[in-house]
Amino acid sequence: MQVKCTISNNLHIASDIFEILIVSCSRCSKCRKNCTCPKTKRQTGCPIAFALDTVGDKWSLIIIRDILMRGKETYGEFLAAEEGIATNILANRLKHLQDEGLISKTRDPKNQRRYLYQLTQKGFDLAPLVLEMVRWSAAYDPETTARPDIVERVNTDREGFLEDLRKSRMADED
Amino acid sequence: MQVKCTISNNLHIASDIFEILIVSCSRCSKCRKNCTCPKTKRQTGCPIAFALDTVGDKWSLIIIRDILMRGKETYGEFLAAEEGIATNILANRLKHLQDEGLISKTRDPKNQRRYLYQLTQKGFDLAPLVLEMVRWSAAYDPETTARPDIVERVNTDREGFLEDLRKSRMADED
DNA sequence: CATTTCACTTGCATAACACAAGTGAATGAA
DNA sequence: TTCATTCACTTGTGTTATGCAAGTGAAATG
Repeated sequence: MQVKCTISNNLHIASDIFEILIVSCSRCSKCRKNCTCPKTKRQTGCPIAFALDTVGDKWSLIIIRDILMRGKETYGEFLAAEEGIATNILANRLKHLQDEGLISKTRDPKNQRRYLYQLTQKGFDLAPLVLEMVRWSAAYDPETTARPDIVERVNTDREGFLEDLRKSRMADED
Repeated sequence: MQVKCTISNNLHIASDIFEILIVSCSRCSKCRKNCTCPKTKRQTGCPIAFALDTVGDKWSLIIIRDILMRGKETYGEFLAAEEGIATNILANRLKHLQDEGLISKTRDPKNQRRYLYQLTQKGFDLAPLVLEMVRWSAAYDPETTARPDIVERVNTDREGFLEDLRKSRMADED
């Protein structure tokens, strides 16, 4: 089975075992230029697969963590993350998160060469997922640096903590 | 900075920007043979990074979903997942999940050539994370096939639903 | 007006994943 | 008791995603 890339018009082979979605980007170098990654979606309708296809790569949730939990909002701040994301991957992932509607990108009114990346409602709604990660890792990682007071708050007053996060981090969308 | 692989004794270059953990497996083909993936861990202590390094690849949570939500427990059943996991990746991921202590592997008493893969407590404790994925995807994926009654139950009686899951899916560990 | 900052892009290398084919032990039917 | 089939994998090879270093152009700063 062959699928035509909507940008290059090149034909690509697609497996018929599981469907491959070509979203104006694909496998050839010509397409890759405009690619916003990931190139393939499983499209089974399964909610777990959907979430994994949207933010299940190695970096998307790290970026969302930086916005949500650490108040970061610029390219340079994300790049400085201790995990060491590569600059090309960061650019690609920011584009992807924008395409998925999880973050917004606006010029910083105070500095015209700087952009501000902020969570949309859809992006912020991943917060409960992030908090469950914190809870699980705090329980099972002996080397965890998760702050005990935060973990305690997550365990005892999740809704309140979420509300505090919402107030401080969510972009004004209107 | 160089790190010695504990299997091959080969030296590998490790970035000093972010630490790379070599766990009896690494970058050379000699090591790869014994590799259980992933080869690199970020080791920053961050709970989000820890969870991503443990189950943040493309397939681990799909397997856990199959055990947790669909009652699967054999290699063949996982292989038949509609998402179409490749057999080598499945074998690799099962080994990895075992190494991480998320699943157990036992011979099927009824069929000596069959193995049963079941969740440990640590693996089952990812259920809240999985349920948050269901909730988020059900809200944002227009094509979702998530059952409305399940989503409703997750939203209104999460603890009860988790308890039901626990009863039906968790391996007897003692 | 030269220098620095900032948000990227480009080219090339490596790691993760995909696909097809094959293997050996356990089982079941002839 | 042989032989085909099932089952859980392994192996080889190609493709996709990620990593790394270097470079670019526009906006700010001295």
